[in-house]
Amino acid sequence: MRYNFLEIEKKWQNYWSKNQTFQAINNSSKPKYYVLDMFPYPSGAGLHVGHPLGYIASDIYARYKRHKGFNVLHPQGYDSFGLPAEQYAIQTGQHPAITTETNINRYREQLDRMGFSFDWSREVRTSKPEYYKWTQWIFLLLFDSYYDKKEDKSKSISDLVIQFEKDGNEFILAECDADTPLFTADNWNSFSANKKEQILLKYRLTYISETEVNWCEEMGTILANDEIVNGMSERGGYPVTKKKMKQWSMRIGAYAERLLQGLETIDWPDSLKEMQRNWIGKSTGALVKFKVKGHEDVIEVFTTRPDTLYGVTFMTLAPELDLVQKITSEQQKEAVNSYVTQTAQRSERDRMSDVKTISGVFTGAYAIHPLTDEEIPIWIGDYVLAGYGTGAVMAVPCGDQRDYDFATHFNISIKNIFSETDISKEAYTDKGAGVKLQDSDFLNGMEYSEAMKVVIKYLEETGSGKGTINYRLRDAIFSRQRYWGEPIPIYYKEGLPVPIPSDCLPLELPQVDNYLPTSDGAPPLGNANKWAWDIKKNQVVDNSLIDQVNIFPLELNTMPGWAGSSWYFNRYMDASNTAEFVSKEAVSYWKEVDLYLGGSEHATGHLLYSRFWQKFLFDLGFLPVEEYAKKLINQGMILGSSAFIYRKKGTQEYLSKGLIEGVEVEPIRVDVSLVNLSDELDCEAVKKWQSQFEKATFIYENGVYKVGREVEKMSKSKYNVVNPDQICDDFGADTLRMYEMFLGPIEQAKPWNTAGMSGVHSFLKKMWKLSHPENDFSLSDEAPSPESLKTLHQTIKKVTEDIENFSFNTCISAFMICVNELSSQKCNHKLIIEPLTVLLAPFAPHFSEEIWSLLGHDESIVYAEYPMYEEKYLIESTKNYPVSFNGKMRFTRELSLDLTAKEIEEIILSDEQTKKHLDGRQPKKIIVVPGKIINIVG
RNA sequence: GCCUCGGUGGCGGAACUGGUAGACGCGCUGGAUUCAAAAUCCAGUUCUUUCGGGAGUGUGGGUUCGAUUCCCACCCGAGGUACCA
Repeated sequence: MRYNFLEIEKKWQNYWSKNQTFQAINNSSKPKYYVLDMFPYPSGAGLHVGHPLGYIASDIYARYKRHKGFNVLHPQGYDSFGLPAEQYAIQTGQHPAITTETNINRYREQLDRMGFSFDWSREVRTSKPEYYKWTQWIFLLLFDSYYDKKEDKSKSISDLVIQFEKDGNEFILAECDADTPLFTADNWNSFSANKKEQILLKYRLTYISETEVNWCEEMGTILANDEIVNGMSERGGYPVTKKKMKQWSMRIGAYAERLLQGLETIDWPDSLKEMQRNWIGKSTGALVKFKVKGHEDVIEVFTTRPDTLYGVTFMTLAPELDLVQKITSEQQKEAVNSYVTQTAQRSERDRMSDVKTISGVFTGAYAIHPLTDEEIPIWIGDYVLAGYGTGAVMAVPCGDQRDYDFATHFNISIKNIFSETDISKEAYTDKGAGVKLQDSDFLNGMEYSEAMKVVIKYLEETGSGKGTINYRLRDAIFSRQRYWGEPIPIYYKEGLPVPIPSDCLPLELPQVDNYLPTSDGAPPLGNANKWAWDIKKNQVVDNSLIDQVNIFPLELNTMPGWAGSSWYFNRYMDASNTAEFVSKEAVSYWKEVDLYLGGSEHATGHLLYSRFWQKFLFDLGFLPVEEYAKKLINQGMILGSSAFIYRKKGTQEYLSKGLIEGVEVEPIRVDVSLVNLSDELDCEAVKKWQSQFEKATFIYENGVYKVGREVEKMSKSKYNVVNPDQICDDFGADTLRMYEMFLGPIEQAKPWNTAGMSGVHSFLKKMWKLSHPENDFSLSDEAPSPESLKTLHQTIKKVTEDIENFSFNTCISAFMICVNELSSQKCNHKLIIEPLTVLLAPFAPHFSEEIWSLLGHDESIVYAEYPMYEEKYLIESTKNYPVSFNGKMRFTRELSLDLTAKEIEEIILSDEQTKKHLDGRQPKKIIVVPGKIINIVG
């Protein structure tokens, strides 16, 4: 019998699905282990070979952990709300729910073919009402909470109201909008309900406000900061401009410090942690108040260098600030206004592309230096951003390069406060030790760190400033002007948002007959006829009934893509619970994800937002841990290898790759499926593939047409997509799984090359042959030879270590070496093959199941115990062991064969020469590597 | 510019604490088997050589008995970020 992978794989996939083999239980005497993949967005294009890379790795680990005796949770689901389904709906009128369903079915089919051990009974889909009910429920919790900075946690907004009633807000330390007014208890109690609600909105963790947003005209929606790349939309690449709009936001800034601190406690890649740190962007400094000459107003600036306060020679404000209008003098009015309009019109991209151009206008106003009382000219300039700090900077040209350039450009005076430095060409930005301050009154002679402390203390004492920490992280905009997302469970009464009662959830997406925004610019939900809330009946009713008494209009925006993905990992623990988002029992059993696998592109989006929600739900006591993923691994992308044919300029002649030198050709991509494993093109197929090639003439070399190759991102438009179904047909899922792992380290990006498949495929065939010596399954019951045992145990050791280190590529090398050795030893002993089958099961599960059942086992191999290695079989027969002590000693001696590491250690320590060298010192560690060198570490 | 990671044969990539660089696979070369092909198996494959050897892990230095590995400077590539005060 030959290795019939198609039959075997089908058989075991059916077996697993029929027996629900991988269903996890929510309690067990075994230790728990939770392996999670980032769930996919089911796109219409289906999967290509790059997608399952992470799923294969996590599946190997999950299966390995099951063998090791863990109760493993390994779920999968779909992030099924999103833009492409909606755009498809706009084009075709087909409801996104239908396309989504179709795509999911296709995904499921493809995933099933690869033999994943997912527990599908826990599947989640973010677009299902049973799921988004809880996304809405979390939204309402956020709406009903504020962040208490004293206790450093989120609490119910009703606690805040109690404090307002008692003491007003003057002494309350809570995260709120910058423009929140101060009031006393008496004030509060005299406020109207409407006014009270307006104030509370400034404290709620999700709130509505007029904000400057990233507006994308072409897409008709606003975008979050992490959805913008180079000033263009991440999806589609459309230009993005700034616009003021009323929007829902999440007060993620309240959690900035905890999000930063939490990174220390989790085992995530350093690069990813660093990205999050940069995104949060903590900087320590001071807020300094400057009075404006002849005005009541005070300008507050944030600076990280208060020590350079005496070097301030001017001040710059962001042009968008309201204050600019107030303080501008009559003479400068015109110039300022034209500058302000000009900057408002520039798109984000324009502004970024000419960073080097210095522009700005003098306002005619002067600020008073808080320490010297000198008059300082106030300028506006677009290098100052309204959204960071206070939107105003104190300019110290001698210590900051931008200030220096600005001052030089506009001929503003520069004062050097650093002794013994040369600032004739550029600013002195170093804050290292050695340079002392001068011309700085009481700071004279001090260095950076001392001056910082002294000046902050002085500012605080005189009331002209205070030490502060500032974060770059801005509140996350939460509304999207889209149809295919979670409805926000809010209705509007007297212009203010009111939550619908949480026991009325889910608030289901209404039917609309047009998925585009309405003619007056309202989001697509504005097209719904039945989208009003009846507070008496507590249900959705017809818009025509809106009376502003009992029936009110519902929110038209929907939630962004990251809403549903910010908590799904908790839902898997208890996916079918209809009473809670996850039960206390389930979450206290599974607690958190032990291993999370996904791409690093989510570093500043999903992976930050989800940590935020986790911390919030933890604060309210719904979850037992503050960080939801203990360990995270980023899998690298699999790149495509595009195929090129070369058209001779101006002709229909296409030259084979070897013939293009010296000829003027244009390379054109062809579909990689039209090229065989030796890079030879199927010319007839190309002619049929696209009409532009119908009349093509192909010029061969050595009788074939060879294509050129180039490594690029795998994508449909580059015709370099390789379909996993095709690979499963040709080589089998087990070969695909092993080959994807063999390609290289998981974290690394690496190019796909189908030709390499034959290597791992023939490994499986060889292994099959071992157990089928004369084409029939037959194993010897005799005791295996010492060589075979050594081979087996070497493999067990290497494979085990490599799995633990997620080094799956070297694991597969070990398997290959093992089978090559066993083949040359003609070993078909049951005592070797049986443990090897278990060892291989995580990688090639169908293959192993088949051998396992041929071995006469009734139960699935999933329950087989992972083999242990025996050290005594591992010592190589080697003559020479050079021994060194801390790199200072070296000699060679003979050792007899087949000793354990322990025995070798004893021999070395009893050796006269070793004793002499050690000279009474105790070695800390003796490292024995078979066939290699022995190190004695002192 | 800044931050992070990386640079090893024709290619993907090995080399654990410094200890025989190039494991394993692809490709290539030769051979066996076959009427032939597929499949399979065996041998070879860093470069160079006067067949003794010599050179070699981006470049140049350093530490060390010994460096792909550690230190310094530089070059190149990938990803992130960008007037962040």
